[in-house]
Amino acid sequence: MSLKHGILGLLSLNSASGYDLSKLFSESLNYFWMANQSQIYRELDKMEEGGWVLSEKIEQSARPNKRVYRITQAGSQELLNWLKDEGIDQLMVIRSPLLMKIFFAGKIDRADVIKLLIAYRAECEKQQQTIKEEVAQIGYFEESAQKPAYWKYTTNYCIEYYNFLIRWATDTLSSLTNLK
Amino acid sequence: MSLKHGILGLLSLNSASGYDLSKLFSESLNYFWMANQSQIYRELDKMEEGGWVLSEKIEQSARPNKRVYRITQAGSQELLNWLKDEGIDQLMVIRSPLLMKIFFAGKIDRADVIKLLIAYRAECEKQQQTIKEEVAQIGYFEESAQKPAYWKYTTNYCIEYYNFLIRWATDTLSSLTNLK
DNA sequence: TGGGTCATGTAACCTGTTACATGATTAG
DNA sequence: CTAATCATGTAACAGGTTACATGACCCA
Repeated sequence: MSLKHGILGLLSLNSASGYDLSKLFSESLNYFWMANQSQIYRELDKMEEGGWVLSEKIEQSARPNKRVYRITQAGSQELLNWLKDEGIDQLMVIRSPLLMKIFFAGKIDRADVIKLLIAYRAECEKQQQTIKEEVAQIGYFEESAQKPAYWKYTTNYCIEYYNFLIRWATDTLSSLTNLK
Repeated sequence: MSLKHGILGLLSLNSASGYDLSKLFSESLNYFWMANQSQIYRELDKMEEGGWVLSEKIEQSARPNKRVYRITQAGSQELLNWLKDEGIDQLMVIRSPLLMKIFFAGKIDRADVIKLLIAYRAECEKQQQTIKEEVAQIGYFEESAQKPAYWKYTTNYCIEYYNFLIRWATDTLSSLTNLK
């Protein structure tokens, strides 16, 4: 249930339309949570049914009319409950399409596996570079006991995660190319 | 589409029932792909419609009757196509419930965040330990240019991945506890 | 003898993906 | 002038999760 709560989190900062939320996602949470637009609209509908958000229709002339959502009291409470929830099972899910391929890679030529890993590593480097640049743009910040910079911990995670992936790909490639 | 292909991969080694496949999953692919039983049954149905597998009903007395699936020619071909497919976008998906919480953690007490991270790290250590033990049981193996031990690369990945998570959690905890 | 677990699966629901629709504005 | 992109969204389908069903056998 992280997408709903991500949306609640964003709405707790500012009211927004589905379109806005989708943009906000790409600019922030997208590093660690890829959501697509249509999903956001559906979640908003459900959240409104559930009373976590309220919407107001805004008529526009130059652009299509929009529906702006704001968080309710119940929604804020739900956000807090979720944040404070101590269950960790939902946090341990792992699912890697890459490893699924590698596991069965014995069925294809080693050269093809090597090509795949090289392409994968290059893409990781590219993604990592993008994050680094965007973090640099946000630039200087100071944290304190009153306001730790949590977003910074998430970008650190992503950068280190890509380092791990790049390292693993490199090690695996060198094993594969050294095999006798 | 990794689950279907994981099932195909397993069936390319041996015919099996949905129940068997679910067991096989937990013993191997589960490290990096959590699948649940009911999903496997549904995928098998669809794969049979699509002609990737064929099933045969086996009558049993002591146990419920079962349906044993085997891979078809078309299924084997599909497995190879998927393995050789050079697209990497599907491999780059990232989605972390943990980071979703951390991103919005400013809304709750720092002490609660610290508790969460400690529990998370402990669980990572536990999972990692389990994998290490299971790998040790599989034990000695030798690889060669003819048969690289791809499964070994996947378990290495998981072990290193947990190392990364543990390191990140530790670093984040020390930042959080040192804040003035 | 009552509660687990083995061995099979089905049903309902929730979440994620892909494709499409529409009218304005901007860039080449 | 045409194609892309902005700013809104809807619809259909695929994949993942949770809960339940059934009859045998095994353990305390």
